[in-house]
Amino acid sequence: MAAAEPFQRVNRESTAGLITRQLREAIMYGRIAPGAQLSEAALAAQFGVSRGPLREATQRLVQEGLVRAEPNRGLFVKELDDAGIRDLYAARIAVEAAAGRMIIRGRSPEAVAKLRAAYDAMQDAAERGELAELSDADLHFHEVLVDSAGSPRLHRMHQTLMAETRMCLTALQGTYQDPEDQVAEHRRIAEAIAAGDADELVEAVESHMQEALDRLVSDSAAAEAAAST
Amino acid sequence: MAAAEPFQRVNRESTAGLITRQLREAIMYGRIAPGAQLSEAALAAQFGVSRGPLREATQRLVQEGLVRAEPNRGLFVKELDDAGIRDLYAARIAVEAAAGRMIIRGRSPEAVAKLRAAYDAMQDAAERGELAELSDADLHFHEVLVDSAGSPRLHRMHQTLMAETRMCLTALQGTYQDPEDQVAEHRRIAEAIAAGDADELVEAVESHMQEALDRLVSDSAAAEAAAST
DNA sequence: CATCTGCAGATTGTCAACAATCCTGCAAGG
DNA sequence: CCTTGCAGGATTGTTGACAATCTGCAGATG
Repeated sequence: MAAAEPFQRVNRESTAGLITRQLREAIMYGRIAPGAQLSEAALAAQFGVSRGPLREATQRLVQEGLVRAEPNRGLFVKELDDAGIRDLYAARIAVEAAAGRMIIRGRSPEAVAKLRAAYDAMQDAAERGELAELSDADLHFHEVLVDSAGSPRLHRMHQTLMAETRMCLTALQGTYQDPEDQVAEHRRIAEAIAAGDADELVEAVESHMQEALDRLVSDSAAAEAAAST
Repeated sequence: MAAAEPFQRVNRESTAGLITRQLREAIMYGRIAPGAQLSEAALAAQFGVSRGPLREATQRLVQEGLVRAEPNRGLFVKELDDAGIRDLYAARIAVEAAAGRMIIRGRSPEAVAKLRAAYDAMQDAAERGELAELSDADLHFHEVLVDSAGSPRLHRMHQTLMAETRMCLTALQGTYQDPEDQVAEHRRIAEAIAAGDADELVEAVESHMQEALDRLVSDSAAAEAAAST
């Protein structure tokens, strides 16, 4: 009957899904402080729903690792200590390097094109001095990287990691590196993929993460150096 | 006061947690067939709890990816098609190779010892011809591999993947390879880590997964060959 | 005879109330 | 002065019932 799908499929997202998204975003951008307690009753009232769906939403966040649940105590926004940040970036290396390898194996020209477009956007933001936009473009690059691999599982893993990364950046904002370097690091990743050089790719991803890590945990660099000796 | 923690911390698992574990195990070992519908009411009655906690448990499984939820329709045990199996093993390569690299970087002798013990157990089972035990030891080796990396995030990702792997093996049991080869592949992974050879490690993990993949999707090898031409 | 409409059945989604558990502060006893 | 016991308040954990939604079939209609 219908010519060519003039209507998009009605896809009402579940209440729990909506709440999950809103809560996740609030946590990601630091609107809810790390360590803060989440009261079920209060949140349910704010969202205008019962505790049932809200509970479902918070449980999802618990499993994503953004929220910690203490039995009979309450829910608390997870705080990232140095070890947590290190682990986060180690996991990102695992997922993003694997995604890059998959793209190389797939030899997809459009994936390469999308990656180049992503760092072009970064370059653009950098040249205009828009640091917030640059940060968004940065994260977007990594999303494109993993999405282009076409692996549902890697994608799902990465979503959680990106939420935590954003959380991390929000908490410790103010530690910027030279925008040009930032763009160059991403270009190196994209071009390694374009060239099909897996070893160079892994190297590029690892050094990129190390760079970010150095900025994020620099506060306690002294303490860590003491601990490692 | 206490000398050296003579008592382990009392940790009563939540009802939802218990149900989640039981359901996950039932799915993993095929006691609930892939594609089967999970009725909330029926399950709640079986477990002797209300629908609340049960719902919480199923939601966790949905997010782990073992169960698919169709809005207002019901819950269904996820079926793994060839693409899904391929993706599963690609994700395992990502996680396990990364875990191996982390162990190499950490230079932990006890990790190497545990890995050797794990494949010794496989060898033992293989020599006695205990195929079921060998299969368990196989999965155990991979758990040890990821656990030894000491990364909470990799560990969590891997748990889901292992559940799906078990599901996969249960569904397609009967496709065994030569036990000696099976042990040798794991030995190769462990020894690559012991030798600190990251490239050899990645190579070993990839070929191991490819081996498993070839057995699991061999049924439709013809169809796939036709599709790829 | 093919097609559409309306109803029954079953299932999930949501809610408000109840029960159990846990932390806090204070007072009594050694 | 320190430990122990106890109520108060608040929070989560759980329950059973109600409302909304979807599927499949019978019956009506051209």
